[in-house]
Amino acid sequence: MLDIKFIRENTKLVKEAAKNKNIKVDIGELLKLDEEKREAQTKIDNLRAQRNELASAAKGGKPIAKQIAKGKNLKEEIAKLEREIENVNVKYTEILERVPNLHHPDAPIGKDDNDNKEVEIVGKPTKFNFEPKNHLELGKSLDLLDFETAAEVSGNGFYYLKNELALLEFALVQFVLEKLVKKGFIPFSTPDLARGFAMKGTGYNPRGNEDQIYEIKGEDLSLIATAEITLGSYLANKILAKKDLPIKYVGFSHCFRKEGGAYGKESRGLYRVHQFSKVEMFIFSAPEQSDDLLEEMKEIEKEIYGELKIPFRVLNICTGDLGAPAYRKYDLEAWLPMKNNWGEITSCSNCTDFQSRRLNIKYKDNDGKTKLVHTLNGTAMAFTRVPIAILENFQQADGSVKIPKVLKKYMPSLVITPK
RNA sequence: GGAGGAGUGGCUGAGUGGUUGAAGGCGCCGCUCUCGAAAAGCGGUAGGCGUGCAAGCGCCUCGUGGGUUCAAAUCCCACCUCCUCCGCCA
Repeated sequence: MLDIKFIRENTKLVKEAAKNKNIKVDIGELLKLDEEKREAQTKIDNLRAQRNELASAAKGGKPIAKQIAKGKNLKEEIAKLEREIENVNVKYTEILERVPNLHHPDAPIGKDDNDNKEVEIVGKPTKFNFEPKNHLELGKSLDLLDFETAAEVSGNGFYYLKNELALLEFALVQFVLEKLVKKGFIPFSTPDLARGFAMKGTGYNPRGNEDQIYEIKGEDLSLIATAEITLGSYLANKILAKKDLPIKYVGFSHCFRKEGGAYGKESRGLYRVHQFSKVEMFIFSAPEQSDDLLEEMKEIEKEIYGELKIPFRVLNICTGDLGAPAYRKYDLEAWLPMKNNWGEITSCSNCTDFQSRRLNIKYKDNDGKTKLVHTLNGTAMAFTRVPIAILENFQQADGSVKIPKVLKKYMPSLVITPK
């Protein structure tokens, strides 16, 4: 959420950012409602001031009949105005919550993911001197994946990881947590469900248009789509000390997404599913630190996939593909032989104060004032996309799959062979 | 799930329906003292919104949301969370 005062004072900038982000929102209408709201609020405040004055005049003894009558009258007037302002408020909030964050000047202006800018390529697209299989075929021949049974038990979009692939998930968790803890991140295993305020505060509105979120019937709870929700909300309503910033968290959770209608060749198998495990980074920082920290996150991601020897490229995400909360974003895309193309494996964003405003996370600055922190989030590892990349890129002519050497201490064997 | 108790500022902790936005303590900031520090003393110290060049003024906030009242931290209702005991359980 943006600050209404900021929108008032920087209307042009906000309008332009929304346009660049390809998000339709009527800023003019918002400002009109804002004015109506303030006008009505001033009236109410004045009436309340009268009421307070009356109450303190009557203090100590019994109020006389005239005072009581006046008080009753004021009470009714206030109630009436409050009902009126409520209507305006609903419309106002609805628009305000749709106003997107600004974007970094270096985020390329563009319409959609076609306009994302390739920053660099690390490694080379894998070439095979045999006919490569996709991860579904490998999963079947090596007995690593079972979609059929999962479909019966849980439905379309679910899966069982079996044998070495089940072990691989935990090996990768260990590998990535160990690395991040060494870099000063505090490790978490978070709840997989969160309340409405946490969902909304981080920008995952359960009742939003692009409904991705599973809600628990009859409860103010949803299944989280990412640990960003639980990690970001961990410090909600807190005032942090400047000397403690940046605060770096890394959390493991399961992630749940409806992915309604997301079928097609490109999203087969493990690529797009309703549930997966993920290790997520989350940073709370002072405003002046967040630009550098995003670069740092991107470097950490590069280090992880570099060590796994998975070929990948880095994208600087364009304005139209940033989404509402992100000010700047980098994606890493791994080479996926199934797609014969790159496919997203990580994403890291600087959300500046867009999340912290709603989550109410502040810090006390050197000048004694409390200010909103900046928040950043980034995928350390998603345990669907990475197994795809490993299976498909590291398959051998004999049908076996080699496991990256850096996982040696976490895996019983560095090769998966047919049973 | 059942029975009791409790939620007050950065923390702790008082609070009789009416000078309580809130005592005291701790912490933090400033000053005095000191070569410096500690200790001690003095002073300051919640956030949000509106208005104003500013000083200021007004409104809101005592877990959350409603209600009663001329007036609510204080009374009533619902919900949330925590504590104790019982039950159940990995």
